[in-house]
Amino acid sequence: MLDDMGLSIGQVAERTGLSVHALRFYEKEGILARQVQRGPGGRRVYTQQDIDWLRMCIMLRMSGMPVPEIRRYTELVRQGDGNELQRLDILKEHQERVQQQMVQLQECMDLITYKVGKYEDYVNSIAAKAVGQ
Amino acid sequence: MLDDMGLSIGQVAERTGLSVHALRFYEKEGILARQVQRGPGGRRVYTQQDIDWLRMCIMLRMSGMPVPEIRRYTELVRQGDGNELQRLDILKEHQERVQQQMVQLQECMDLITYKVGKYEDYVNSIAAKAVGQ
DNA sequence: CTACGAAGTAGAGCCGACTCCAGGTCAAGC
DNA sequence: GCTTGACCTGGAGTCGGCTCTACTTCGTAG
Repeated sequence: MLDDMGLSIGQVAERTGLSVHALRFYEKEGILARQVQRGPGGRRVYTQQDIDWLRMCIMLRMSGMPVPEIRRYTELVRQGDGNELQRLDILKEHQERVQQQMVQLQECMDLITYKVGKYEDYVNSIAAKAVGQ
Repeated sequence: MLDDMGLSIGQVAERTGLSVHALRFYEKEGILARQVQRGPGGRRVYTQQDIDWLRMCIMLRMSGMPVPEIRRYTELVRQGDGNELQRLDILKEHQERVQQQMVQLQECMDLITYKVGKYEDYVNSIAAKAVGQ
């Protein structure tokens, strides 16, 4: 184990649910807010902050934000103060998309639930007939 | 225009929002409940039923059901009566997944909304300072 | 009779997001 | 000193879901 706050890539993979492959991939794609530190032998050493950032990125990905847009956001954060409006824009736009996604998903859910109901009724009616015989 | 109930692939594309490419692809993948009829010159002729079925498939796709699973479901429907329990299983399983997806999406939404709120506060406080000067 | 547009087929290509591979370093344990 | 296991790099491969290409065939309009 690395000293105190430092985590290896394997440990981060465990804690975030990402694969080590994905972690290296994300780094190469520039979606880590701070340059990942390196320990002896060139090994990556992650801090808790890195994990927190990754967890947010995971949320963004899960909700469908494409990697390039996460990179744009990350770059703004890396640049530091002064571009908060731009960051806000990205987030709001994404929020909008997620909202739409949820509405769509709800529509799908309604249809599926309707169909499940119909099939359940049907299956039950068949079962009832079988008992009645 | 084809007679009465028959629609060309182009018309179906318009009405469903799928591309003609996608329509042919779906057919090749076996996710049309009934064999699409052919008109003169071997052209596809869709009925309202085909469109209704397609609309359901679109819902299933939108909610993340993979094409092979839609095919399985379609095959059951094509086989006709007697396999309703299997159809129900597929639908219920998918319903479960959609439910989880919605929960996840809501979690993402909460985080994003939280961040948007924080950035809005910050941006407003900066604006207020500027006015105050 | 020529051109156009919409259709047909088979099969190649593309994109995003990983995932895997080959080949190498290094530290620890036997 | 040899194996093992976790890590490193660059680059190739995969997978799903279309999308596009190339070329052909129709039917109608000019």
